[in-house]
Amino acid sequence: MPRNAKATKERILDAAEHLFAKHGFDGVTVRQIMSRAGADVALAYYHFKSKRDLFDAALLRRAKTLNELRLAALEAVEKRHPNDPPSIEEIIEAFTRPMLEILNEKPEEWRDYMALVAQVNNSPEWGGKLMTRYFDPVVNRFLDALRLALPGCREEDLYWSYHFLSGALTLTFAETGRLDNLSNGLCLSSDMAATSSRMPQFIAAGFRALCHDSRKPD
Amino acid sequence: MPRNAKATKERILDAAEHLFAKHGFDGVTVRQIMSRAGADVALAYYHFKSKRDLFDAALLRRAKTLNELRLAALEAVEKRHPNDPPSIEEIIEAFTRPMLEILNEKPEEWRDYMALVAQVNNSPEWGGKLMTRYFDPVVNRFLDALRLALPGCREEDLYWSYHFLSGALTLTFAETGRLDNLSNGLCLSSDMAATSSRMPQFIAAGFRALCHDSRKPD
DNA sequence: AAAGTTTTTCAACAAGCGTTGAATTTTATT
DNA sequence: AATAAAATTCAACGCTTGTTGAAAAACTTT
Repeated sequence: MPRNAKATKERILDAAEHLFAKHGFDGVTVRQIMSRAGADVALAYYHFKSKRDLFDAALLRRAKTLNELRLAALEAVEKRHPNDPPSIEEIIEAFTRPMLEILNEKPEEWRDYMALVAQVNNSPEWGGKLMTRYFDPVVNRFLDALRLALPGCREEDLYWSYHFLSGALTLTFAETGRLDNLSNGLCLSSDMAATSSRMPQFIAAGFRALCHDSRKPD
Repeated sequence: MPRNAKATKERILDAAEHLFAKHGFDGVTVRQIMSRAGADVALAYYHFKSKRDLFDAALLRRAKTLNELRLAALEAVEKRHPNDPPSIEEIIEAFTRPMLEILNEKPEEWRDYMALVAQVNNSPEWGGKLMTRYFDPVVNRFLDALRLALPGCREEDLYWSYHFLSGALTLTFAETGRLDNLSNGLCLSSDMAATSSRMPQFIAAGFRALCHDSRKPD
C-alpha cells in the first residue's frame, strides 16, 4: 500500500465520523463527507465499497481500542485484590473511565466517535445489530464480573440494570445540549469531569438496589 | 373545516410518527409517509407546510397529553400526604408510570411516539432544542418536587441525576432489540412491565446516592 | 341550485442522491 | 528505465428528493 493511501482512508473516516455523529446516516451525503475529507467522491467507493460500509468502518475503527482499554481496566481492578471480587463501583468505573480518560487525552479524536456510538445505540434501525456486534463480547465480560460482585442476583435484573447504565452513558456522550438548557447553563453536557465523578456513584447504587440477592427472602 | 379533513391530518401524523420513529428525520421521504397515509404527496404540504414542520407536529401532538398525565400523577402523589414531601420513588414513578400506563392502554397509538421521542432526545441535531421546548416545563416541575424530597442536595447533582434518568428512560423506549440480543432472549426490550417495576427502583437509588445533603459533612 | 371554501389530485421543477467505468496520475517493483 | 499496481480524477448514469402551481373534486353556506 502506497505511503499516503492510509492517510487518505483515515481522513475519510474522520470526516465520516464527524458528520455521521452529528446528523446520522441518512442526514449526510457521501459528497459532504468527501468534501470535508478533501478528496474526490469516487474515492469513498474505492476505499470502502458503499456508503453503508463506510458507516460501519467508522464505527468499527475505534471500537477495538475502546474494548481493549475497558478489558485492561477490568483486569487491573480484578488483580488489585485477587481473593475477593471487586466492588460494583470499581467494575462500573472500569467500564466508564476508559471513555472519559481517552476523551481527556485526545478529545478531538474521540469526541465525535462517542456521539456516533450514542446515536447508533438509540437507533431502532441499527442499534440492536451494530451494538451487539461491536460491543457485546466485552459487555458480557463485565456482566460476569458483576455476577460475582452481586451473588444471588437475578439474571433479568442484571441485564436491565446494564440497560439503564447503557442509556445513561449514551445520552451523556451524545452531548445534545439538553442538560445545558434545562439547568440554565449550570451544567454542561460537554463537561466530562462532571460525569466521571457522578456516573459510577449513581449507577452502582442502581445496581445495588435492583440486584439484591433473590435467594434470601426480602 | 370539512368533516374528514382532520381525519386525513391525523392519518398523516400517524404515518409520520411511525416512520420517523423507525428511521429518523432524514431516513424517511415525504412520499413514503404519504403512501403509508394513503394520500397524495402534495397534501403533506397543504396540511403542514414543510417536511420539517410535519416532523415537529408529530412530536408535539402527543407531548401535550403526556405532560398533562405526568403533572396529574405528580399532583396526586403530593396530595396523598399533604404534610411531608413524597418519596423519591413516588416522584420518579409519577414521571415514568404515565408512559407505561398509556402504552399499556393504547399501545398501537403510543409505541411509535415513545420511540420517536427517544430518537430525538439522543440526536445532537434536534435533541437540545426540541426536548427543551416540549418537555422542560414539566421536567422543572418534577425537579422542584425532588428538591423538597432531597433537602440540601446540590443543584448540579440533581440535574445530572435527571440526565441519567432521561438517558435510561430513553434507551428503554427506543426498543432497539439490543437487550434482547445481549440477554439471549431472556429480556425483551418491548416488555414494558419489566421496566415499570425496575426503573423507579434503580433510578431512585441513583438519586439518593448522588443527591445527598451537601450541607452536612460526609 | 348557485357561489364560495376547503380539500384533494396531477404533473412537473430544479437539485441532489448513491454509484460506476474509464482515463489518468502517482507509487512500488523489477 | 520499464512495468505493474495502487490511488486518484473526471464525467456521467438513472433515480429520488422536497416542493409547488394550477386544475379538479368535495363540501358549506347562501
